[in-house]
Amino acid sequence: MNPRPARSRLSSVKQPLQGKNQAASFKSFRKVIRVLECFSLQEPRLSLSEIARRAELPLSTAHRILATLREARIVEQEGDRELYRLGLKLLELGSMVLANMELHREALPFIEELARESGETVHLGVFDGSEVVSIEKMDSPQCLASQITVGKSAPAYCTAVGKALLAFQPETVLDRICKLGLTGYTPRTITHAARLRKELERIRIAGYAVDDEEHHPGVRCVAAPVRDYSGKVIASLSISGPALRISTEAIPSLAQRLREITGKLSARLGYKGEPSALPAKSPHTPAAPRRTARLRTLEAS
Amino acid sequence: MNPRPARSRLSSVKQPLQGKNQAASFKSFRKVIRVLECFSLQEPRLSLSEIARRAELPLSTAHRILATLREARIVEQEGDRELYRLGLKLLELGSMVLANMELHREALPFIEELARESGETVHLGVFDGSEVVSIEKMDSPQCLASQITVGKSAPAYCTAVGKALLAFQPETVLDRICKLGLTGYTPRTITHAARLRKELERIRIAGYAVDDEEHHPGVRCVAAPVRDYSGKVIASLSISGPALRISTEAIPSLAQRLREITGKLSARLGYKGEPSALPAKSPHTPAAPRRTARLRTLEAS
DNA sequence: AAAGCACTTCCAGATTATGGAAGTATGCTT
DNA sequence: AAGCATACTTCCATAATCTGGAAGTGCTTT
Repeated sequence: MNPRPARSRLSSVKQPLQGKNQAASFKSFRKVIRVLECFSLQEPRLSLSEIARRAELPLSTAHRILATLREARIVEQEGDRELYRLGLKLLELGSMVLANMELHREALPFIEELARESGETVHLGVFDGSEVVSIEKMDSPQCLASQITVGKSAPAYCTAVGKALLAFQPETVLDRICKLGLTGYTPRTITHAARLRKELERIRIAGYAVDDEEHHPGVRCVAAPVRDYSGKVIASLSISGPALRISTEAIPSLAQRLREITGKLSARLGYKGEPSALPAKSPHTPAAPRRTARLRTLEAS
Repeated sequence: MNPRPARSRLSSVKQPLQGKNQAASFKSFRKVIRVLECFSLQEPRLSLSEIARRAELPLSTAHRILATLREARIVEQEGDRELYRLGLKLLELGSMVLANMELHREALPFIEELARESGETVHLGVFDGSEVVSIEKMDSPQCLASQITVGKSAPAYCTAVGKALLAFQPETVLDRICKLGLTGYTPRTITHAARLRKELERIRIAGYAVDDEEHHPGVRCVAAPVRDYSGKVIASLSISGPALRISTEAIPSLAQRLREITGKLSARLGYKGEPSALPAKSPHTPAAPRRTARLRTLEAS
């Protein structure tokens, strides 16, 4: 009747942080997520039965979830018996994420500058724990900030944006990614943990990362890290284009230009000093509250 | 023991459509929505207690919901005891909405053209049933498609984008909006249903809508409707700027230019004929499946 | 006209969510 | 430095919600 008399004591055995343990219940919500994850760029419109099949839910359950989501405008349905698609409510929520991102606001002019002068595509990416998420993309010629790939994520270990971020993550993060396995997307993808570590070391020294057809055949990218007021690498900026246009010889000068720009951007985000400490081995960042206070001061000025 | 022996019969008393009646259960999910709706452009970062207070949920419930949302990356939390903010997952989902919108893709070049030649801000809006949602915004000078207001919604009855859409909605929609009440944002806002109806009639005849400081003081906008292959008005395009720059005399020529552009855009969306039938009084659109088939054909070509 | 298909609704049962209260961590005040 | 205040986190018995098989509805095909 009392299986765990000292549960509370047990948790104070202190695993320093280790994430909000024990998978925060709310099981019904997980089904909702499964439903939302059925939708993709390739298949934006799905029928009820498709969704039920993909999410591995009984038809009636899927139907109930979709009805609720539709009520909240999170999914939409043309007619009464048509296909479902993601709704405008998500656009509203999603663009709030961007609008409130200081990084995004500050980076836009720099992205534009790079896109114009390089004539290639420029990406701004952040690291979400295991993948890179592109939060802005701009193509040069038309200056049409086509939103097509914003929000899309890609593996960190085989893209320039990703490697520039990964090189400055704590060791634990790298371990986790290696453990998940390094899939080979092209013949040049780095698929050995040891080689990846060496590559990241090289990136830390050089201050920029190169993706030499490691993710998409025929596409080369160069990227450099962006730092915030505390010196932490929070994003990276890349130039990418066809290997035919971005020759191996051109890379050093592109990298140089990228480093100039990311330097300016980092400065605008409050970065003053030197590269600062390399990432701590332990995942918890000490003295976090102090930082918040500092950020507020910066914002107020 | 059998309180409703003929419930199924009851629903066939046929209210033509009237929406998937009886609020699709899943009550726990509604709490999730309440939590998400606490976040706004003005207050993007909230503490647990703030959220609990705003969503009117007990602390422990709010905490559980946030833990689940964080697990799904729908909200994020800097440190372990810091403020919550909306997460990258929402960006991913939100940008999928845009990427899959044929309208958005086709409209971008026209928006850019308008922004450049007018030197003012251009908006593309759609109607979500009661409000207009801006799905693209572009400012002219910097050509920085700043995402700040994309996804944001505004009232339909006092903006140019909104009125251009409202003028072509079924009567029932207009009734609903009038019943909700026409709030006055500025001294010029149209707050009487009768006057609004007259204005919409004028818009249908002229083919464009004007917002003469009706939503924001000192801001004038002109908008024209965009039609799809079936002739249905699905969006509207507007130019807006300070009343000082957009004089009353300039409006006819701006409107003319807008109508040219929306004409071209509508054509790209498959619109061939004349303004087509005015919206039917009844909300159900006949022969919907036929349309889907036609759309598929268009996409294949 | 009958069968097939896809979606919708129902309902008793069982899992899940609930929230008050107790526990813990952090910061502030005396 | 101790004590108090604040804010977050966890627990658990109970109540309520969610579940999913099955039956119902409506449209299309044979």
